Formats: sequence, C-alpha cells, structure tokens
Amino acid sequence: MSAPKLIKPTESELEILQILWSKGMATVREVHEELSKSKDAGYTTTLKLMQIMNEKGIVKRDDSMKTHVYQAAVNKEKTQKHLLGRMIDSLFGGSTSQLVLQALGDNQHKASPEELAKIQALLDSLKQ
Amino acid sequence: MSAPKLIKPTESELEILQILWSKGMATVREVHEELSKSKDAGYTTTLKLMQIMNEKGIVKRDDSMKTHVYQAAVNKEKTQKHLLGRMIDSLFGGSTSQLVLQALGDNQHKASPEELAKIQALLDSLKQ
DNA sequence: GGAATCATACGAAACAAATCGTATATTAGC
DNA sequence: GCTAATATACGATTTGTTTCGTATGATTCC
Repeated sequence: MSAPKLIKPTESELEILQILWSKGMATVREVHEELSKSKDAGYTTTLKLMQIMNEKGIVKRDDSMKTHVYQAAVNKEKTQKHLLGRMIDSLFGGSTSQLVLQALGDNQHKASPEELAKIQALLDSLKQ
Repeated sequence: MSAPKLIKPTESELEILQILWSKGMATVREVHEELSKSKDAGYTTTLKLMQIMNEKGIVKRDDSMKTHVYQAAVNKEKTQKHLLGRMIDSLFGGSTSQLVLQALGDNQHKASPEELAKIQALLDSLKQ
C-alpha cells in the first residue's frame, strides 16, 4: 500500500499542489510559470520544492523522459479535510460548528443562495 | 496603534493563544501546566515562546511583579476569521461553502445535534 | 544567614523551510 | 560538430521555529 500516511504540506507545497490538482499533470516549468503569476521565485526554487515533495511522497513523477512530469500523489478532498481538521483542533478547540459559524459569518467570503442551499441539504441529511 | 497588522501565529503560538483566550490572564507556569496535558515540553520552552510572542505583539504582559502575567493581545474571533479566510482562499478557491461542506462532512469532528441547530439558525438568518 | 525553590533572561543547538548559485547532462538549431 | 537553450542534481545560505541548558535574581522557610 502506498496510501498517504501523515500529510503535512507546507504553505509553498500547497501552492504547488493546487496547480497540480487543477492541471492533473505538469512539468516543473509549467508549474513554475503558473506560480510566477502570484509569486516571485526562481525556477530552481520551484524545482527543488517539487523534488522534495517527490521524496516525501506528496507528488509522483515520471522521469522516464528527460523532462520529468509530475502529478499530485495526495487526494485533494482528503488533504482539504485533513488540514481543516487540524485547524478545527488548533484554532477552534475541536469544535466543527464553531468553525462553520465563523466561516458562514465571514462577509469577505459570502456564500451565494445556491451555496446555502447545498449546505442546507447536507445539514438536513446530517439531522436525518 | 500597537495592534499587529499581520497575524501569522505558528502552531505552537496558537496552542498558547488558545489557553490565554480561555483563561483571560495567566502566568507562564499556568500556561505551561495546561500545555503539559497535551504536550511534552520543558518549562523554559514555554517561557521562551511567550517571550517571543510578547516581542511580536501577539500577547501583552504585565511585568510589574516578579511573576509576569500574560494575556492575549489579539482578538480570538478576528484571528480565527483571518486564518479561516486565508484557508478559504488558498485551499478552497475562495468558496466558503466548499469549506463548510468539507467541515460538516468530517467524521472525525462530528457536530452534535445542538451544534447543528446553531448552524441551522445562522443559515436561516442568512437565507433572507 | 543559607539552602531550596521558583522566577526570568539569554544564548545556542537542533530542525525545518525556502531560496538560489553552480555544475552537469541532454537536446535543438544552425 | 558546436553553441545555445533547457533540464535535473546538489550543496550552501538564509530565515524562522522550537527546544533546552545555564546564569542569575528574588522569595521562602527552617
């Protein structure tokens, strides 16, 4: 089994993961190009990060060709859930509802009526 | 103005902040005692962390007595909202509902019926 | 008063994360 | 074939976090 054990991506690794999640597969250059839009770092920095992520098992790479091709080795939803769980523990004393209440009350990230409906549906199913 | 503009507490600092938020005021020893329940670190480690947090402006301290008394210098809800907002942007593409849906679906941090009721109440008020 | 106890201060080691320079191999174009 | 462009590898540096040993100053209590 190569199932992910403890995933603890750093902030930088998360940025790379997001790109890989959206692209599916990508070379270092592609990732770096994308990263450059919001960040200012050298190419070898991105390369090194992705090499380290490969060693950690966060990404997989196909190095059968000269230009290696990378893809995420961790599931997006699983990772989101994992990091969310850590935040619930470290910032909200383990209370999911406290986090949800804060999130829904955030006027900077307002939820649309459609989104509220989706949340309502899940809420209904949880209440059964 | 002495309020920190950019709050980015580390994991360890958050643990201490949580204790200070719940206690209001506390000495290093009190914080350390509380911390020891879930963590295994020396007293001077806790002391040093709190000294650094004081330098950063994350906590305030009254050193008019031999035994210094600390309290949080950052607002709990503001800090939660700030860090949550960052996570919404960096991990959930800016979608609050995505985060909420993931959080509510987390079986490791199940919400109780009472908590669900509170969420429902907020949801009702948001829907109009 | 002197020993034990409890406090803070301080410095440095141990780790970890992020950055980049440079070396070197491979490919493409002329 | 040679040069330029592009790729990975690797090491070193910088920066930040966490940890703890040790020094030292106050207080307590026989």
